[in-house]
Amino acid sequence: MHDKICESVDHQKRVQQALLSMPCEDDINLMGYRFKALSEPSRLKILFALEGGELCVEHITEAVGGNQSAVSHQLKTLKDNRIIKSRRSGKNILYSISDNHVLIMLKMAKEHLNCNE
Amino acid sequence: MHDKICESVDHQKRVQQALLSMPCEDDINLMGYRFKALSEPSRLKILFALEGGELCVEHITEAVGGNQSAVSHQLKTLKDNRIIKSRRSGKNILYSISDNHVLIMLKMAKEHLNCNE
DNA sequence: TTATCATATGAATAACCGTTCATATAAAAG
DNA sequence: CTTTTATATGAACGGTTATTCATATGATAA
Repeated sequence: MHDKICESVDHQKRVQQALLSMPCEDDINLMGYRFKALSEPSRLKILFALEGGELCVEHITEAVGGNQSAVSHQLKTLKDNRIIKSRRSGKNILYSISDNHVLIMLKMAKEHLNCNE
Repeated sequence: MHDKICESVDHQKRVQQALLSMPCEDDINLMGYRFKALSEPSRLKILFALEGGELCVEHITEAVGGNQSAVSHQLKTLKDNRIIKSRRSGKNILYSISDNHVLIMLKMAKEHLNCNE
């Protein structure tokens, strides 16, 4: 009996299981891009600003600080990753959080801060 | 009446609201680091491997491919960000997902893939 | 149409980060 | 103790990315 690295219960079976339930490469990459979009403080600030409802670019810029061009680039990243959506209203483009999944993730992230488990 | 950029409802009030409910700088940065930890495909693979339960480093390495050193570095990043935890069992260190917040985030990320909202 | 206002985009630089290779630690077995 | 096995760490290279500046687009008002 020498082929076991781990003495604990059937880990080899779990490796098989892990391999079977592993999402495909493309899905993993897509999730990675989306988490990356959420990982930049400047973009997180935008999302927390949008938690209260839709805002136009100029007001987002006021709320998060920084300049308009930077905010616009960040908005594009968030939108490309379906984290926010936009609609036109007169001269302005109003941005808002895309869906509930995003809101829940933000909530989990905040709760996780004070979690001592 | 020239001081309104946005014709839509009380956006200026929302800017104030956004500023008030904005998490502090440190918390934003911490959340950023944690999302960044979740953003790398190699680390996401590890987490999906661990969704089925705890695994030792060697088995994680088998499940995700790559070499032991890279996996060890990734595990450190995940652990530093409280996304996973570890315990010793004989010769091995067994890693597992830290808490429910992480599991829910992974679930949201997967659901978000097939979300056409 | 022309001018103006709001937003978007391209290129470039600077900072950051994942992987690799080589090596270190630390527990367990002999 | 010494050796072996499992895991961790440090340094360095290569690739990625956020911001800035300048400019473009595109809707609206005149």
